[in-house]
Amino acid sequence: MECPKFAVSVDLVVLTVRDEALCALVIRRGIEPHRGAWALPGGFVRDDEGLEEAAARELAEETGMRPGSVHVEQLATYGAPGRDPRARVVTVAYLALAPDLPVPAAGSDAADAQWCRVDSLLAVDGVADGLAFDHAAILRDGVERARSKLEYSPLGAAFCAEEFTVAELRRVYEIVWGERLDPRNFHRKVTKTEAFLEPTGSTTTRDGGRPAQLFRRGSAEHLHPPLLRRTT
Amino acid sequence: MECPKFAVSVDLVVLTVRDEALCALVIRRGIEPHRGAWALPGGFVRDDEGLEEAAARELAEETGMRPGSVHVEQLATYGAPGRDPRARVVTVAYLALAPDLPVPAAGSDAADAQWCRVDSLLAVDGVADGLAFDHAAILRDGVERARSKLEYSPLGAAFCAEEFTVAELRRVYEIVWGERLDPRNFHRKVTKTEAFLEPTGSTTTRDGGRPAQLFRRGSAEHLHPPLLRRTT
DNA sequence: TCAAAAGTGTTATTGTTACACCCATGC
DNA sequence: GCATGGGTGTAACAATAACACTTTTGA
Repeated sequence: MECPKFAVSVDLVVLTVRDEALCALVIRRGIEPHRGAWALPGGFVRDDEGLEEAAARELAEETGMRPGSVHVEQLATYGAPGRDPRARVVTVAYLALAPDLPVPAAGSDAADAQWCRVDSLLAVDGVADGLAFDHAAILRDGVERARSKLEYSPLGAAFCAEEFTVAELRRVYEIVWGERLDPRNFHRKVTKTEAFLEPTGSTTTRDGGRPAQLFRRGSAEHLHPPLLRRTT
Repeated sequence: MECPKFAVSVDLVVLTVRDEALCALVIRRGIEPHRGAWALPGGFVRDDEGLEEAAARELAEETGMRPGSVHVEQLATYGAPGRDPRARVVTVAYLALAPDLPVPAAGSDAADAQWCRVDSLLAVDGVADGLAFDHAAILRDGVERARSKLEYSPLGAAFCAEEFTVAELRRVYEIVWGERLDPRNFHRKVTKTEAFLEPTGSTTTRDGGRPAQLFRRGSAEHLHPPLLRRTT
């Protein structure tokens, strides 16, 4: 078959909420190009594996996360001719939403992996060098996708531990959207929406005050009606 | 750089509304594999061109459409190892929404291009052979994306001619969603939504009855609040 | 007892739905 | 005149927003 052949990689926008901020997983590059700069975790797709499979493998290899506890979906594909100075590389970006987990493994070509606030990573005149390649644009798209996802899907819960309170879920929304939400109305909305939350029956006082009910993610895939943010 | 190299193609889900049905552009394959079967228009990405650029080129080459009159956006990327029997091919699918135009050019490796109802193309036990490769899945995703787009964006107008009436726009919604809409409420909704429609000042009687105002697409990118369908 | 957070009630406002009704044209 | 679709009015209903208030814990 006569046609150009390109290297194909997957890159991961792994987001979590920690320290009252939306954070992305970034890796200090150990090799050229952009050696020493931060980059999104990722790697080349192998000959015999699918794209989703490659994304799951990279997530496990570079971050030690098990696919079970993390939501992963395809984000978009980036393939501008000059985006990698070495060669033509087309990268399929995946978006992962994870609870606030430690980052156990920093393996392979990643000298160092850590969570970093997305507002720092995307600051126009950031103190840091900025992200390698076109990863800033990919991260921006991933963050925007995550923001919309909270409106129309119950995936905010993907940022929470397995069992969580309504207040914890609300903090996720507030941090991801950068917008205050009324605790009372939010509570009503999410508890009344069919299959959004599944009560565990137990309670916790870890957030202080009166004991709060604990929930698990429900089976709903979509939110009807959606939970719209003000700012758009 | 040591890594596997893949062929990268773009495929196009080009949708339009005609004859009271949602239709997709399909091409009769002139070469193996799947010779004689219907397929989505597409082709390999060249060495020096971007993905979006390749999609625009294929759209022009295989259908004669000018990018100006058609909305094009990236849909998703498909790269399962066995999806093309010849070789590993990763394809970046694009979604195009077009008004009901004739299909002038059928060039290159396309023996024949034509509009075909998506309900026929996606029928579980279709009379036809079905679509080549994994194009049925791609088309399904494209149709679902188009359906959501109508809810949250003013892109329904991309299916209409440059100047159109509210009733024509409503028919687009009804056909794409497969759902009846109240003409009075629809009219109020779209005319009251800021920057959705831009009045031209002229009227037409081409739909019969009292003359209807003609509109152009407005500058809005999103719909607030959205125009939600019942069926989800 | 007090602070803090959970959770309920209530009202005003906004948006949607359903449908009665009038308007302006072609025939 | 009459059929056809365009477009407005309006009342019932649903969802949201704002906020007073009660509940249940830890300190």
